[in-house]
Amino acid sequence: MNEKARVDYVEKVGVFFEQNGYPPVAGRLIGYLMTSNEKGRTFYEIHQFVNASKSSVSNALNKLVEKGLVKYLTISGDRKRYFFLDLKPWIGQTKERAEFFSSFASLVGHCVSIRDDQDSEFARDLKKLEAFHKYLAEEMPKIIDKWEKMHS
Amino acid sequence: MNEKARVDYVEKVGVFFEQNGYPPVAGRLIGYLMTSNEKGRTFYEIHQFVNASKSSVSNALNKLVEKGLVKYLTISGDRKRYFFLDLKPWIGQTKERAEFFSSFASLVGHCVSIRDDQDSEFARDLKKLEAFHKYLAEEMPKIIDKWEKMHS
DNA sequence: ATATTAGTTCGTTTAAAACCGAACCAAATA
DNA sequence: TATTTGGTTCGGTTTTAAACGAACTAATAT
Repeated sequence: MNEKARVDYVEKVGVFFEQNGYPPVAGRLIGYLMTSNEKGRTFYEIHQFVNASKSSVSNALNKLVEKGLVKYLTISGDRKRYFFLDLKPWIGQTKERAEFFSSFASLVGHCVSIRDDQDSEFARDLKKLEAFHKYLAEEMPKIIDKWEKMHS
Repeated sequence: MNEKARVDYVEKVGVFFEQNGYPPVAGRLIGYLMTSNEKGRTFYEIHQFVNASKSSVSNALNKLVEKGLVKYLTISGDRKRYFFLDLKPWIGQTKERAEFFSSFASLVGHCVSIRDDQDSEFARDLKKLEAFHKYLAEEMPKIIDKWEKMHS
């Protein structure tokens, strides 16, 4: 992999994750680890590459470790930790995100329940919206399960 | 609907939307309109209820109108606009959000393509991740279409 | 013409997120 | 014991988002 390609790519990943609610350095950090391998990168390498302060790297890294997206391996007699992405949880994470649909469904359902009108067009649309999200909350895990079965 | 229930509910919606990336007043505004009907609420009513400045309301409201989530009707000989939620786009919006999967898939695909190793475990995991998101990008619209067919 | 009213625009304040550097800790080394 | 190294913690600064208020526009009403 040529270095220019890596730098460009990491920046791309940074933007993508930034748009999806991650802080910029976390996004770049992920990008950098994506272009690396399972042997991992040291704190210093990351710090240098993403060009951020040690504290920023430390914080971003720890948050990602907490979330389970980043893991590290150690080598006895070597103080360094070798950080790498754990790609497995990404799939489960998506399944969890499907619970958004179910909580939105109950939010809408709650709304319907406190309304006086149950038969106005608006109330009907609310019920439909609730039903739609309930449906998604059911279907999403199903298709994910289906995929998991196909790839195991 | 009793007023306490409405106030509480609006706050709940506010929190939900805030957690999903909306500014607080926008969330409350949505909540207020959810507890209203298709006849709409005036700017002044919204302004009073969400207890925010006119400018905040104006900005939040206009953004939601741009996104198509809020519409308004007018009455000739009446300067006021009557704002209400349009619940129809919510469904389509979800379909659009499914495109997240496809763009993430290509981001990962791009990563695979610039890597030197194509057969390491990590590279294989990347490919799997890409495949998974491609799969979702295909399946999501399908299940949404299925629902749309069932409810039309 | 004057006054209201519905809503917008603009410049400022407030508050929160992101980041930084310096001081620090703890393990390993010399 | 003194030094280096890998990483954390803390306080402060910068940046960005959110909200505000006051001044403004444009339409209606008096």
